[in-house]
Amino acid sequence: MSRYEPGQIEKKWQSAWDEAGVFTAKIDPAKPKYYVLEMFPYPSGRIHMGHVRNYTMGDVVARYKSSCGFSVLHPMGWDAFGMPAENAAMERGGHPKDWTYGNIAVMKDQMKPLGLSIDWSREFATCDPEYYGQQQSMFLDMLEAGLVYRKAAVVNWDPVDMTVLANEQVENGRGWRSGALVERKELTQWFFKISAMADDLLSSLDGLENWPEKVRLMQANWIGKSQGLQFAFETVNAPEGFEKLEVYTTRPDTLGGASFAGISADHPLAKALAEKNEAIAAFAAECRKGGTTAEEIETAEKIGFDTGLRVRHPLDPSVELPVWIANFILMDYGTGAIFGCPGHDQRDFEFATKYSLPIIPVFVAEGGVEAPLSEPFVPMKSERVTYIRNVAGAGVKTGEQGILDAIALAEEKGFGEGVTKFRLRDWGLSRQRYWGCPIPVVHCPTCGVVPEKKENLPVELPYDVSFDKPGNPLDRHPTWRDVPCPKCGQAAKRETDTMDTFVDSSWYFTRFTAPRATTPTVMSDADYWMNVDQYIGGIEHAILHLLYSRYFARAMNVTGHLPAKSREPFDALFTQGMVTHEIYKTTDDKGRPVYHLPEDVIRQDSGVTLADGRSVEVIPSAKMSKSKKNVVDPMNIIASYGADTARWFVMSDSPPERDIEWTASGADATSKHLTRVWTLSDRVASMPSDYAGTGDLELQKAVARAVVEVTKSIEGFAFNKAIAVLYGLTNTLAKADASALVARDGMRVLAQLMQPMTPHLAEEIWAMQGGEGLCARAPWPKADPALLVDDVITLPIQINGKKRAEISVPKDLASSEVEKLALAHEDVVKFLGGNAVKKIIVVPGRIINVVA
RNA sequence: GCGGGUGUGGCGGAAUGGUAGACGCGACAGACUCAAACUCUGUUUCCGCAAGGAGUGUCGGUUCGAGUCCGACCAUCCGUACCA
Repeated sequence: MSRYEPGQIEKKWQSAWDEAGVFTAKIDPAKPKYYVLEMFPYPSGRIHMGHVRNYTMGDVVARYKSSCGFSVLHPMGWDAFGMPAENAAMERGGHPKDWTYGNIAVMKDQMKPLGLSIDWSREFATCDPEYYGQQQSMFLDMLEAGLVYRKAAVVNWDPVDMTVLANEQVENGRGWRSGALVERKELTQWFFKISAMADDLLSSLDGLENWPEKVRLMQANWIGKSQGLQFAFETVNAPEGFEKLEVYTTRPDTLGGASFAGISADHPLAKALAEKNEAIAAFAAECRKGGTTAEEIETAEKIGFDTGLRVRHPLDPSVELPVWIANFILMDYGTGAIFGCPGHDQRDFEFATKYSLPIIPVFVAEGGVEAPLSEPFVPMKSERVTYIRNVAGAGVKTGEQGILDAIALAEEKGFGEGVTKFRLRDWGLSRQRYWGCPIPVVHCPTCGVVPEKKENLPVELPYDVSFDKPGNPLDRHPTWRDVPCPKCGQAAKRETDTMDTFVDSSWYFTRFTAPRATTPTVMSDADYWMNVDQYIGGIEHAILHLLYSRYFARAMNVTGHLPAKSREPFDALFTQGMVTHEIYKTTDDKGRPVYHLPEDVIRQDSGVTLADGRSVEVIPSAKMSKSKKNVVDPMNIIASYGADTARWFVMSDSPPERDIEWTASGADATSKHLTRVWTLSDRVASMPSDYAGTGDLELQKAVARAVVEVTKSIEGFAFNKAIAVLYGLTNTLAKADASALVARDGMRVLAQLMQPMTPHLAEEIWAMQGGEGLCARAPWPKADPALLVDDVITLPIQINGKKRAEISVPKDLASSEVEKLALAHEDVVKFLGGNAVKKIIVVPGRIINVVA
């Protein structure tokens, strides 16, 4: 008597797939192609359940599409540059390169047993010189195309990681990795001109119909388009060179209610004043210091400083407004200067109240009358209001119209113009770090910034570096740093900054189409494989990675590395949920929290304890994280149950976009089910071939229905529903009294339908039931339409909307006949209790509703 | 604040405006067993002995019919934030 032994069969079939080269992606002009990609992992050293879920989803899609006759590209690589490698080197010694490649080897070993249908021949790591050399080549192309530039900028400086961070990498004023409070520092940096494409990146979101609405919305908010008026105040007593003060507003219709002008502490005018006035300098310093945590910003008081300067109101030069420096005005949005209209802006209202500035209403609720305001009146722009002090005509109109009128007036009078502004700013890519892609330029005292020659690429990272001092080891590596100028040949210095790792991940998906090419991409390969038909990854990348990738695809099109159709590189996006687990906590004798692994706690009715009986606090589920120890190691699951169980479990029960709670009992139950399937297959295989059962047609119909439903569910990313159908089909097969041939056919279909989820078990069953070749290569089953229709259907009968009975009728029976049968039904007669029937609704094939 | 999502049994969750709770977990009962585990069979929304009644966060509306559509509210989660 044999048994289901995943440990043996999984190895066996993985070798069989490898030998047959089933997953090697090949350009086949005769087939439609399908490119499925899961966001590639950072090689942290161990895979976790989230990886298993992510890659299994992609694998289900890849295997399904392959069965459907597509030429599938399903590659894998490593997002291998980044700070953890350097941090590890600093903390524990060793070299980032060794650490990274070591981790890659370990993680690959952990992924292999999952039986993923990945074309490993295309694998690369972003820290491979062959990869980042091509990235440098593209950087030079982008430089030439004017898509990259240098400028001095105030940057977010992470004092712990000793590097610059992008705005997006600052969370609540703290570095997203180090958690350190971010400082402001002025440095000359490289920037990608992403803001030049802001409008395109925004409007193209509309075309991404197979992206989650949520992601498109988050990107739209991030790009932050606004339309408004930019105009100049004439200053009265300002220093030389500041005769005008440019301000930007999205509410020019409230200009009539202006009671002050405000500038940022970083505004050039504020800086000029600070040079001569110590009080202003001190105030500006105070503003810059301001708190950076979420709480501090929320509760931060609005503070201001009256500069004593005044500006003339553009509509009435006799009116002069005071100029204040205020802590809530940002230098890098708009012009760094505003006018304040306290009547219709919460922030300006608070400020005006604090400093006793006039509060002048511009409009009132439609039909209302002017009255003193105790709070600002801020209706929706689409709402109609009565203008009482409008710059462009009084009367009732929407805010939107008022704004348009005000812009028109400003343009007519020549003091301002309508402009569109974006919140999105250029992408600073310089990092003062070693473990990243070197920026391939040389600084020459004579020629300035000189691009490295392409034939000298890659500019490879030197291996002989040390991390015993803070800062960038490239800065203190003379033989690497000191080079002749590529242009004039005299002594020069390499750029020692490396690129933000988001650059690496912004084009890796194009590189998979020709991973060994000596150019960044090969047009013919890119043209065949691009775009990514289905991209799968975490919602945490909704803004940064996806926006940068969209930008890069455009830039690669401009520089001739991608076809125009790939300007939007991801046709469909799916964001999967996390795998979560409860957290088990105790405290040590000093009151500090101590966390425990799930396998170290014992669950009893009385509560949760450790082995020694100490009771454990249970904290509700959260994303699995090493520091909280609420992790389940996939390797343990695979070792004890096999990969198919792990794969089936992470796909079952919950919709894939939702978080799932890992439960040991769930994994156990999954394993039992797969054993049942195996045992069933064993039983069917050993049936005498001439056995004739009585339930053949019934079983064939059930199989046909399952084919339709599983297909539909996989197409719709409803893997949990596909699995529910497969449970049902297994139960039906187990109970059916069918002929040996029909039962074996049914088992083979079950194997094929399970193949995307549990590929090893599927091959085993396929082989047991005499399937030809590999299950992975068998074409996806099709349902015979004749088996999908029933001659007799069961219809529920409702009386006043409540179900009271059901009847079986021939499929094509006329509605009038159905009505008669329904009204004659004994339960219907009973419930009607002699009441007259007012109306009867027959929805063919669905339901009958009797209204009494 | 603003934007978005989600609320269905003990639990995860199903349900083109048409039989609410598919499927799974757990629980309970039975069979097998000397016994236990495994396995198999059955029951399992709630109240009720039953007939029957109630029921998808709350309140209202549209409809022959609402978990599903509309309005208001409550709860909860996520994103985002001094953006002029």
